[in-house]
Amino acid sequence: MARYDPHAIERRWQAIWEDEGTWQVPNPGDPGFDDSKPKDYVLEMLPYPSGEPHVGHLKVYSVGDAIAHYRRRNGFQVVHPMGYDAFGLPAENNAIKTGEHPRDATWRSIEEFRRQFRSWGISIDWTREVATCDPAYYRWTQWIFLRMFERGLAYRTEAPVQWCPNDQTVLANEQVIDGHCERCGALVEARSLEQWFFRITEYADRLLSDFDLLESWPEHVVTMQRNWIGRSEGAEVTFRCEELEIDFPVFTTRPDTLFGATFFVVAPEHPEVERLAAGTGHEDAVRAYVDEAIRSSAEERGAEDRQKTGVPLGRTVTNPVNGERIPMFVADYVLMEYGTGAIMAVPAHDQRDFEFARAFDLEIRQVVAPPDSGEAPIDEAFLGHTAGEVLVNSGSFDGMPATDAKRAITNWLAERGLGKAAVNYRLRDWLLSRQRYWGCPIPIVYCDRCGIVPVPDEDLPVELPDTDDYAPKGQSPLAAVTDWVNTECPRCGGPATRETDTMDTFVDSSWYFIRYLDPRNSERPWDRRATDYWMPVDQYIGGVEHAILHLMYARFFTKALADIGELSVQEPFASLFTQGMITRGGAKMSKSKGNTVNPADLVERHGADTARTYVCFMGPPDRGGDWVDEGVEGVHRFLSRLWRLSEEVVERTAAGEMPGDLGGAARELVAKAHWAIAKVTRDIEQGFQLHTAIAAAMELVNKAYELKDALYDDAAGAAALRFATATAASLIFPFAPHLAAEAYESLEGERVWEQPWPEADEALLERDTFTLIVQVNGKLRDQLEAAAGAPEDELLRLARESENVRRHIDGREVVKEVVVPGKLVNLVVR
RNA sequence: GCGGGCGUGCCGAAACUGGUAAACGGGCCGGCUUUAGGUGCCGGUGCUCGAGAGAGUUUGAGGGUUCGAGUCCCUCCGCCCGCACCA
Repeated sequence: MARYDPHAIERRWQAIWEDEGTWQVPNPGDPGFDDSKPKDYVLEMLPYPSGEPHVGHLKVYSVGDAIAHYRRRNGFQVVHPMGYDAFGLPAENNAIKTGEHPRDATWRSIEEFRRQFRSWGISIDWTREVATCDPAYYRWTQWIFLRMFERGLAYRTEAPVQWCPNDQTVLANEQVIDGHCERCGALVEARSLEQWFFRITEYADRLLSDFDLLESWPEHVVTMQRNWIGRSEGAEVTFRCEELEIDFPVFTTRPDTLFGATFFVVAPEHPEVERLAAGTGHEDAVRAYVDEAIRSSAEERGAEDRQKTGVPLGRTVTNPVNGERIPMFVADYVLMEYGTGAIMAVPAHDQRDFEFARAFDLEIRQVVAPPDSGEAPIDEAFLGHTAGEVLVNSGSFDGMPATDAKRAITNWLAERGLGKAAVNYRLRDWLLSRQRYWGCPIPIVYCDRCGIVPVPDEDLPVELPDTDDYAPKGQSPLAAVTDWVNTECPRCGGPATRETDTMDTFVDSSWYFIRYLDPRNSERPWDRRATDYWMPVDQYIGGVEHAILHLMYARFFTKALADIGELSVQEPFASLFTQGMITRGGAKMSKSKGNTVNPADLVERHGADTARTYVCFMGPPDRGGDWVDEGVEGVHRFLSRLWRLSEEVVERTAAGEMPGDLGGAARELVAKAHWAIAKVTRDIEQGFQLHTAIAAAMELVNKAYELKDALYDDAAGAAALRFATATAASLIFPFAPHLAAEAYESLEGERVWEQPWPEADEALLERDTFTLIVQVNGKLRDQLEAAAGAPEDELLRLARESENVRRHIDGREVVKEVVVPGKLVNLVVR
C-alpha cells in the first residue's frame, strides 16, 4: 500500500484549484454570477509582507480558510480574498541600512508570501489580490483622503510630535521606546509641528452606539474600544481669573462637588501659563517648572507612585457657585490633551487632588458624605461611589443626594451662563502625517497665493518619487526630492510645493476590505453594486493586537464613507474572531531567542495539511498556545491513519448503497459517523471550537480502526466502513483540504468541496441501549446497560438489582429516588 | 487603580441546559508485528490503599445551595492581557 505522501497529494490538488480557478467568485453583473446563493464575506487581516510568513500567519489563514470552506459547503457564495499591507517602516529602515529601494524588498517579500500561501492551499480568490503600495491602490487611498478633506474630516493643524534631538527627526510612536529614540537612544522631546489629522472624535458617539449593530464581537474587544474612546459625562464650568479677566473653563464629571473646590490647577502646556505668572514674582519658578515638565517624557510624568509636583501661579480664580477665590497652580498631573487643560481641584473627593493638597498643605473640604455617618476622617479622598451620599457644606444644596445634585448644580450654572452639561472623550483625533518615505503621499499642494490646495482627482495618484536617501532629517525624505516637491498650483498655476509627509499605514488598511470587492476598477474606488452586495465582512479574523487601532480606524472609515455616500453599511465587520498568539517554550517566538518555527520547513517536512490541522488543534484558537513538535507528529500520525484507512477501504470494499437496517458493528460505526457530523458542525458553528471538531474526526477514525476487521466480511459492513471513512474525510476537509479531497475522490469519485456539508441523521444518532449511571448518595456505584426508552420504574428496578448498589443500600433506608431517564438513577439513603 | 480573561492529570486540553471529571492529542509504561528499528497495530496511565473485586480521594483555597457542583452563589488567593495622573 502506498504511503501517505503529502507533497504529491498537495501538488496535485493545488494545481487543480489553480487551473480551474476554483475559489474565484464573480461579482453581481459579471458572467457566471450565481444569485441563488446567499453571500458570505470571510476575511483574515491582511499580512504586512516582511521577509517570509511566520506561524502567526499560518494560524490566521488556517483558521480563516477552515471557516471559508465550511461556509461554502453550507451553501454560501464565499468571497475570500488576500492582499498586502505593504507600506511601512521595516522596509524603509532596511533601505536606510542597505540602500535597497523599499519597493524592491517589499515586492520580493510579497512574492514569497504568495508562494507560501499557495503551498498551504489556502482557498483564495487570487484575482482580487491588492497591495497597498501599488499606485493603482493608493490612488484611491488619496481619493478617500480628498473626500475626507472636502468634508472637514481631514484637517491640518499644529500639534506636538516626538522629536529626536540627535537624529534631528520626528519619530513615529512605535519608534519611541520608553521615552528614548529607537535608533540612537537619545531622550525624545516634544515639539510642535503642522500635522494632518482625521476628525475621528466627531464619530466618537457613533463608534460607541454602533456596537449594537455588530453580530458577534468578543466582549473584551468591545470593552477595550469603549475604554479607549473613554466617554465621560459631566459639566463644563467656567472659573474666572478676575485680575486678568480670563475665563478658564474646566471639565468635571463631579459637578456635585463644586463647593469642595479649594484650588485650581492648569497644565504646564496651558497657553495662559506665562501670562498668569507674569508680574507675580513667581515667573522664574513657573518657567523652570514648565520647562522641566515639557522636557520630561510622558513616561516619566506618568510614573507610578510619583509624588505630586507643581508651583503656585500667584493668581486666583473665582468659584462660580460660591464666589470664593481659590489659588491657582501649575502642575504636571493635569494633562493639556484632556478636557480643557485645567481643572478645579476637589481634594476631599479626588485622589490626585487629595495628594496635591497634602503635599502643598491646602484646604480639604468635604462636600459629599454618606447619609448617616457624617464626615469621613480625612486620611484619604472620599470618592463617593456608593449610592445614597448627600451634599454637605454646599449652601442651599445641602442634604441633596449627590446623584441629583449633579444635575441640579449643572442647571443652576447653566441658568446663570456659568456652565453647561458636557461630554468629554479620551479619544483624540487621528494624527496621520508621517515624516517618512515609504508611505502613501498626502495629495495636497501648498501655494503662496491659494494656501492649502487639494490635488484634483484627475491628477491622482500622486506617485511616490524615487530617491536614494531614505534617512529622515527633520522632515520627510520626500522633501529632498526637489523636482517632485516643486510643482504648479492646480488652482492658479503659480509655483507651489507638495506636502512631503506620507500617511500612517493604518490609513491604507482602513479600507482594503472594500477594494477587494472591485480591485481592478480604474474609474472609481469601487462599484457600489459590488459593495452593496458583499459588504459587510461577515467574518473577520485576526490578532488581538489590532483590537483597538486598526479595528477602530476601519470602523471610522466605513462610517465616514457611508456619510459621503459611497457605502451602504455603517459597520465593516459583522463578526470578529481574534486568534491567540503561538509561543514556544512559553515565550514569544523571536529570532533572537532562536525559538521560531518556520512554516516553510514545517510544510516541507510534514505537508501543509499537517501544519494547518496542527495550528487549529493546538487548543482553543482564540487563546493561543505553546508549539510542541511532538504535537505536530501526533496530527501527522492522525492524517496518515486516515490516509491508510481510506486506501485500505478502497482496496477491500466495493462502492455501493448502504442497506437501510444495520446491526452490530456496522450500526455502531455509522452512529459514530453521525455523532461526529453533529459534533464537528456544532463546534465550528459555536465559537470556533476547531480543536474539538478535529478531535471528533479523530474519534471517528479511531472507531473505524477498532471495528474495521469485523466489517470487511459482509456488504453492509463494507458500506458502513466506506461511509464512515468518506465522512471522516469530508469533516476534516476544512482543515486538511488536500488529503480530504484525495481520499474522498478515491472513495466516492466526487470532489469533496462540491458536496454539501453532511447532515447528521437524528435517527441514527439514537442507540437502542445506553449506559445507565447508578449512584448512591451521589456517588457512582455501577454502570448498567439499559434499553433506550425504559421507563423510570424499570430503571429503578435495574439499579436496585445491582450487586454493588445493594451493598451500599442494604440495612439503610432509601429516602429518595432520583431518576433522570436515559441517564442516571441516584438513590439517597440514610 | 480601572477594565477584561484565566486557574482541571506529567503537558496541551475536554465536559451541551448542574448528572460517569479528564474526551482528543502529546509524554510515559507494556505487548504484538518487523532481520532491525525512532514505522505500524493493540493495551495501560489523576492520586492513595488493595493481589483483586473494590474503597477512599481529586477541578487554585475556604464556605454555601442541591439528591447531585469543574459548572450556580459568597469570601479569599494566584497568573495573564489591555488602559492608566482622563479630572
